[in-house]
Amino acid sequence: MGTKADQCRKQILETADNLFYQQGFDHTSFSDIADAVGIARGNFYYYFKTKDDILSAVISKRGDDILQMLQEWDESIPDPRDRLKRYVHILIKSKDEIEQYGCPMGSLCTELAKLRHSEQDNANDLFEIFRNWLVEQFKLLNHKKDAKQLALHLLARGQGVALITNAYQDKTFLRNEAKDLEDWVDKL
Amino acid sequence: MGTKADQCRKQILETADNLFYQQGFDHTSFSDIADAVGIARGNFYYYFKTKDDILSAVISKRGDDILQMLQEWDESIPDPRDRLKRYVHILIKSKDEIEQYGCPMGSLCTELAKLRHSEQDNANDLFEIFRNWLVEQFKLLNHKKDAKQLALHLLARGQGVALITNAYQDKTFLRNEAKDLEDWVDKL
DNA sequence: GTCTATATACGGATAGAC
DNA sequence: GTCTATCCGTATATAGAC
Repeated sequence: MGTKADQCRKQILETADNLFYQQGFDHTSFSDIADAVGIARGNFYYYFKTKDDILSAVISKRGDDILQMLQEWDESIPDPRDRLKRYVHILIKSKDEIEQYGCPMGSLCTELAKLRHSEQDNANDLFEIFRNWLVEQFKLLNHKKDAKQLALHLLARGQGVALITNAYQDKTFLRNEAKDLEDWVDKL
Repeated sequence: MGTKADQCRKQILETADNLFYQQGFDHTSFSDIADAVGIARGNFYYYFKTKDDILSAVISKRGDDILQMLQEWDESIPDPRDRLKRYVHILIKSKDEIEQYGCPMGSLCTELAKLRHSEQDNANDLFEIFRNWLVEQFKLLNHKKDAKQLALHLLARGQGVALITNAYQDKTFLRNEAKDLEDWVDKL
């Protein structure tokens, strides 16, 4: 799959992914993507028939990226507690992007909910990927019964921090909360 | 100020406020608002010159509404701890709207950040109103030094719960987290 | 103050030459 | 596969009759 067309398609996806994150889905036009990639608007439809097709592909790509990341964590981090800490550490690692654009998953789900978009459920499945993985880690830490609840709690905490950090454009709060969450994981 | 024009202006604001909440600012057109109010598109510009003017007015209105609500709480609830619980109780009281549309403040700030809209700072000031009030309550509970941090924490928790509830379209999590937050307030 | 008609721009989508 | 040209719908915004 290393043909020129596949490369171009991949580049469109990558660019659309970034622009949807930075500008929002609805606010990003074909022109924006085409200009950023460096192709003509018309040529666009050779790769994607509709705008919703691009969104669908971007969401799939994000899902693949997340799954791959979690698999790498599973392989390289043996202790489930350390895995949870690695998850919390996303906040620190992505602090600059979060400050500017918030969480890619959270902001997309929020937007698609308002648009009542047909891809809303698929976007929410990105949350599900994380949640299912978190549930596994909590179960390994002998939290069989409240694993689901704990996973949602951790998801929500991260979303809250990302949203406030984005709104206030200030990273100090993010650092404090990341530390709080690490302590929370330690005390489990 | 009970003239017919003032009434109409007020009705436009109310309608725009709701539609911006339910559909998002960018996705809501003049036609949407005009149709909902029952006036012609053209007549719209008699009241507001640009779409940004409406947004600005809606944000101001929301600020006034919040201030009035907090003042009522101050007058009717003597204990700062009870006031904090009343704040947490917003989640329960607004659970249906949150499930469908998320938090009005949070989702607006998220959208305006992506649009890089000039009203972004004014929207964030709505958060500030709540935060300043929360800071006061924490100080009254002898949390002088970490009042600001605690206020941001509570804000973020609420935002996280609202976002996840909206994404999952499920209120069970909201109920659990609201209870957790009440306990958290109790333990301060 | 309220309406209709319209100017203007932009976005998604298509047709067809090369 | 890539381009230019273009259709069509919709959005903001304006002009002007009533």
